[in-house]
Amino acid sequence: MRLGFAVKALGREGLRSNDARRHQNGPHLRVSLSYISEILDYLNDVGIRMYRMSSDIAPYITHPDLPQFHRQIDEAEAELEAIGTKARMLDIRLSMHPAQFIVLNSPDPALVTKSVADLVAAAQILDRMGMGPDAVLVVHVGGTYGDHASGCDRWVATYERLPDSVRRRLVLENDDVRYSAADVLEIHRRTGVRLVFDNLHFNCNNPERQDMRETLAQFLATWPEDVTPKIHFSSPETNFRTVERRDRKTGKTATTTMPPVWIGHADFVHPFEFIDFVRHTAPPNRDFDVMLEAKAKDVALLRLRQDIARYGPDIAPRFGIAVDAFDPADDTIVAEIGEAAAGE
DNA sequence: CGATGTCAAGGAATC
DNA sequence: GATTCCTTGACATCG
Repeated sequence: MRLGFAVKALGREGLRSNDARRHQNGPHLRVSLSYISEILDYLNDVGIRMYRMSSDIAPYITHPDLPQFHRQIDEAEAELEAIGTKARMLDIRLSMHPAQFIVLNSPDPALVTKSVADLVAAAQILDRMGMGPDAVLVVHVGGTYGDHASGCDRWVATYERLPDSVRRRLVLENDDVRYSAADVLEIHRRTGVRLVFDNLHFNCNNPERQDMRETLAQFLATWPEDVTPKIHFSSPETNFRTVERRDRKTGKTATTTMPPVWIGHADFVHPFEFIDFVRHTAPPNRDFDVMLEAKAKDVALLRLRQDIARYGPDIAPRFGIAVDAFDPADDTIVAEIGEAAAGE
């Protein structure tokens, strides 16, 4: 089982995730791919075998007013093939998670058309890289527009019209406020789309009171036997927040402690929560990969790996982590980050 | 150089 | 119908 992280690598200085220049300055997919190539080298150096690419690596690739950008996938054909070969050589699983603007269940047909065009481009990038079926495009169902059920219906209707290139890559994730695990399971039954389980979203949004272990098993079962499923895992942010608030009776303002915002992602993954999840919620007989969604990104992954070695020696083998990998003196990565921050 | 404004894009709550 | 938040970083411009 692999541990992965999303987009921005923090553990080594100078790594960028995409060419984010404004259109006036001619950003290009080829530049983004050169950045990813450097990230892959870093991932290999630290033994990370799963990575979510930025969804913005091909700048303005479908922008209606900037047609000069629309040819970049063709222009980067050789670079795409090379980066795909490199990822496979290093055994790094890749994925993408298109932004919130991709809405397949919108009541606005024009927006659906634009969204599909973006997904076609993303699928084409992975295809040109030559990636296998485990390189997926993760999306959410979309908006509710006041009516949940019709929102699901529209998603299914759009799915049925998707080109095969997108259908082969598209997977659906339960979200934190709108479409629950039960909702996406129902969409799976109607479409066959593979599902990505998100533990934090499940805990935030489970009005059907489904059992987590059963739900996870159902999600994993949506993947074919020969493709390793993936899930998202994160811990809730527990930042201590205070706000200025006016007292209704006295009219005076005072500093008030606020409850945590549970849908936020914590900087790191809580080790005991993760280990408990793998021990007691995950099926022992079906492996899956874990995309960590922590603000500290790869640094959180490296920290979790140490924590698994130290506190979860029984589950460590499932992740290929040597039990003796834990070294109490080895806080190198975190220390480097601290020094970099202090030096600036 | 540091501070501030801006970026293609949606959804939803609030007023 | 318009405004603001969500959330996100980093580019780009300004002083």
